[in-house]
Amino acid sequence: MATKEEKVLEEYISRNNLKITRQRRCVLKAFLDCENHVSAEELYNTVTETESNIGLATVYRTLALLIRSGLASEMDFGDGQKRYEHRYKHKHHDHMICTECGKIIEFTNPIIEKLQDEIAAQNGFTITSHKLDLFGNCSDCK
Amino acid sequence: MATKEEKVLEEYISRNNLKITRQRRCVLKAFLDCENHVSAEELYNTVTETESNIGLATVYRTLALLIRSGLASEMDFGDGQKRYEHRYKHKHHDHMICTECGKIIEFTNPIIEKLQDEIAAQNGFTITSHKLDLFGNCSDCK
DNA sequence: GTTGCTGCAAAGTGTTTGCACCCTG
DNA sequence: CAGGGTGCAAACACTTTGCAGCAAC
Repeated sequence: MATKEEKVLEEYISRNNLKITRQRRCVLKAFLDCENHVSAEELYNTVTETESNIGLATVYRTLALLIRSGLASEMDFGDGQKRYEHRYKHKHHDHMICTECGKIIEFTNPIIEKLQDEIAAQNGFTITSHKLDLFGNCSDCK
Repeated sequence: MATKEEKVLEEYISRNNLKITRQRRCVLKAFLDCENHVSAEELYNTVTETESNIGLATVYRTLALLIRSGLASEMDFGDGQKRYEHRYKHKHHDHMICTECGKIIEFTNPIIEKLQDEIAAQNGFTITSHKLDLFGNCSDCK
């Protein structure tokens, strides 16, 4: 059975004269199974659990494809590696990152978003995206 | 004449049994002269304009020292390199980053900060720092 | 069969580290 | 004159790329 995400990917692929491959299916599947905010390395480890001979380069290339097709977006929490987020099922949200245990709590606040728009407008600035990260300690790591 | 920042650094250095060197003075001076949000490479280029034989490693090591002494803080705007901000003279602020020309507009909004604290409290989260970046286009790059 | 895709290894990029010598305190 | 600091080059961690063979359409 094809998930909604598989269809999105397939459509993007056929629209751009690309090809659907076993590896791309695998990476997409693993990406969807993974918790949100995976790193390439983590995703690679997950993928190779079931398909041992997929290269790390393919994971990176497929992640780039997922980004282009709108299924994933790239995040950087400043820990030295990029992390990837599900974009199709999760809508936009901000993050609280526990610097002790790495836990990530997602949240959104419409008032903050509105204030951002106002501030931008006051400065003649047009927002295309934003990110709000709170760093600190979660309730388990006090 | 010693700037306030030089005094802060010297105090940190003597408090920790470290040493003041020509190179550290140079890097600090260049850092203060630079626009805010320099990268290590940019700072290195500025420094070597006047002191040609300073190593890039020294710039990195001195930046780490400036961070420890509270004069600088590390930023990451997702462009693949860390950037460094004046901390002693500038107080905390958020950023609007023009993805076209790279211009950075700084701002703060007390209501947003207050909302952040409330949201964190609701989740049992203790904030130690936060960052809010708005990406888009400035008025010159519409 | 053409053209894109893959795995591998090599190259790249930004940053850190090991080491012998140098300089500050 | 002891111990930290420096420049250099090598090492690092993460990511990207070149290439020859392979597979999808």
